[in-house]
Formats: sequence, C-alpha cells, structure tokens
Amino acid sequence: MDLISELGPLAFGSRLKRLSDMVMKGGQEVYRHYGVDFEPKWFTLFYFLVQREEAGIMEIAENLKVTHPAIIQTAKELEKKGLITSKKCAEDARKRNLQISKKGKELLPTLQKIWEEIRLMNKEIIDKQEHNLLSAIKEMEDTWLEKSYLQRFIEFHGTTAK
Amino acid sequence: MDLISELGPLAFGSRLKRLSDMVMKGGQEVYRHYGVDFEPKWFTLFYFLVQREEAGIMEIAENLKVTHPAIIQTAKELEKKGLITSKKCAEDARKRNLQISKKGKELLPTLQKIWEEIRLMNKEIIDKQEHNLLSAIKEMEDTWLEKSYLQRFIEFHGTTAK
DNA sequence: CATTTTTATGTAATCAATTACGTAAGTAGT
DNA sequence: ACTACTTACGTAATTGATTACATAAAAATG
Repeated sequence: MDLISELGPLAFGSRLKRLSDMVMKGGQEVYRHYGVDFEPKWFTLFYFLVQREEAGIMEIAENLKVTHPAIIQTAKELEKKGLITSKKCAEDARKRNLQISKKGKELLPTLQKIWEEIRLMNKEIIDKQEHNLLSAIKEMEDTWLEKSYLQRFIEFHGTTAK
Repeated sequence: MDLISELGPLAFGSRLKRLSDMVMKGGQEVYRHYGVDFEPKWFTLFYFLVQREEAGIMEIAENLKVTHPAIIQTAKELEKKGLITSKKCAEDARKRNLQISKKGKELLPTLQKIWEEIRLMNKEIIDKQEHNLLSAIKEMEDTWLEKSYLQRFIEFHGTTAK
C-alpha cells in the first residue's frame, strides 16, 4: 500500500489520469500492430458518428460528456485525416454537422474487427477484476453529480463549526 | 447507459479525467470554504514531506508515482507560497532536498483538521458505493503493470491472424 | 585514475483536456 | 418588428500532466 492508496480519495486524481494514459497507449499499440492509422482518442467521436450518421458539435459533446472545444479539436484531426467531413446545417445556420467520410466508411470494417478484439480482451480483463472499475466510476460520477461536494461537505459536518 | 459506458474500457480515459477534475474542484471549494490558501494538487507532495521531513525530487516522484518534472513544478508553487523550502544535499551534490517550511508547519494543524474532515466524508461516500473505486483502480493498475497491453493482446488473440 | 554508465535534476515542448470569452443565429416576449 | 435571452460554434489561454532532451555528479569498471 503506497502513500496515495492510503490517502484514498484525497488524492486519486493523478492515479486516474495515469491509468487512462496507459489504456490509451495500449490502444495505440494495437492499432499500430495492425498497421492502421487510427488513434484511441478519436474513437468515441468516430464511433458516435458511425451510430448517428450525422450530428452537430454540441450534441456530440453532450453525449460524449466532454466540452465542445474538445470535439472541435478532435474533429479537426479527423477531418485532416479525411475520416470525417462536415457541412453547415441547412435548417439551423448555427450548426455544423459532422459525418463519416467515404474514406472513413472504407476503413470502418477494419476498425470494427480491431474494436471487437479489443472489446473481447477488455471484457476478459474487467470480468477478472474483483472490483468492476466501470461500475465504480459510474457510481462515483452519479454521486458527485447528484450534489456538489461542498454542499455535501457542509451537510455532513453540520453547521460550519468554524 | 450512455455511449461511453456501453463501450466500456475502450473509452474511459476522458471519464476518469473528468471525475478527477470534479474531485479536485470539490477539494478546492472546501479549502476556500475555510479560507485557507491551499490547493488540492499540492496535497500529495506536501503530505509526503510532512511524513518524511526531508526528501529528494526523484524519491518523491517515485513514491507519489508521478514523473519528476511534475514534482519540480508543484514544488515551485509551494516554494513560492513559502510552504516548503529546499536546499542542496550535503552528501550528494546532485540532490536537492525539499522540506516543509516554518510557515508550512504553522499551517499544518489547520490543514490537518480539514483533511480529517475530508477523509471522513470521503470514507462515507466510498463505503456507500457498491463498487469500490479505489480498489478497482488499484486492481486495474496492477493488471496493466504486470504485462504490456500489446503483449497481452497478442497472447489473447493467438498468433497475429493478420 | 581514466572512462563509462547511471542517477538526480532541470528545461522545453507537447498533449488532451479544460475555462473564458466572443460572435452569429435562432427564439420568446412585448 | 424590437429587444432580450439562449444556443451553437469558434478561438485563445490555461492546466496539469507527460515525453524528450541536456547537464552535472556519483558510482562502477578496467
């Protein structure tokens, strides 16, 4: 048990980040292993567009639970790679809709094969864990969203015993 | 169940990051609530120095499981705030040892009171969860560190059925 | 003791997200 | 139709970490 583990929730920020980086790097290696020019960080956006055919920036951001500048940045990379395209929305001139490009659709079967393999392996890893990380994250997120930390804190410790 | 949750491990990177940001922000609010000039991101380093009295950059980095530039950066902030000091190590001229300053020691009792309250509340939150996030993280880290993802991937899927 | 290797630190550039801010287009109330 | 508000998007700056690289000191090797 290292220091951070002992401290528990006081300090898991960097731990979470580090773990996420490791996961990303693992994914990156797999794409490279198959000689496919694709990045793990593109996955959620690309996959979302595969399902949804066409969607605006804000809608995507909300669904993927990131901010809209994050989507814009990732979309820029994917457009540069020619994997997605974008066009002004006809009905609402404020909106710019993203969609998978022809090239993106051509790459899709290859990606899907890789994703399925990754999915299978990750499932195996997750199922072996005694504690399910995904469920734990979901639960913690819900707890946090439900009520602000400070609010909870004040209630928990009664009136501020300054 | 949103998209990312369905995708499971393929995409929890940004989720983890976001959660960690929420936790940090919560901590920040608590310090502010008590009118204390202290940041959650300083905690691990500061706390480590409280326990260890004096330590070099690398030693701290290894214990806190972050890279040494991260320690240097945080140490710079803490030195600027006057909460820690540093001095060249007499025995080993390569090393620069960090330690809590007088001002840091004066602030300590206040911080400890706050930490204890945070710890209690976090324990309550964690204990209420069905899935223990900390244990899950630990377990996942161990799995990842044990063997590289690509290595595991290749073994899992047999010889590359390119 | 000279040479090579390793260790400790520091700096710069990068990364992937964020927040803050600005603009343009739609929507509602009057 | 005018004004105020809200929504969608874009850009810039910031954050908190990383990797890559450089230097100096210590340790190991011959």
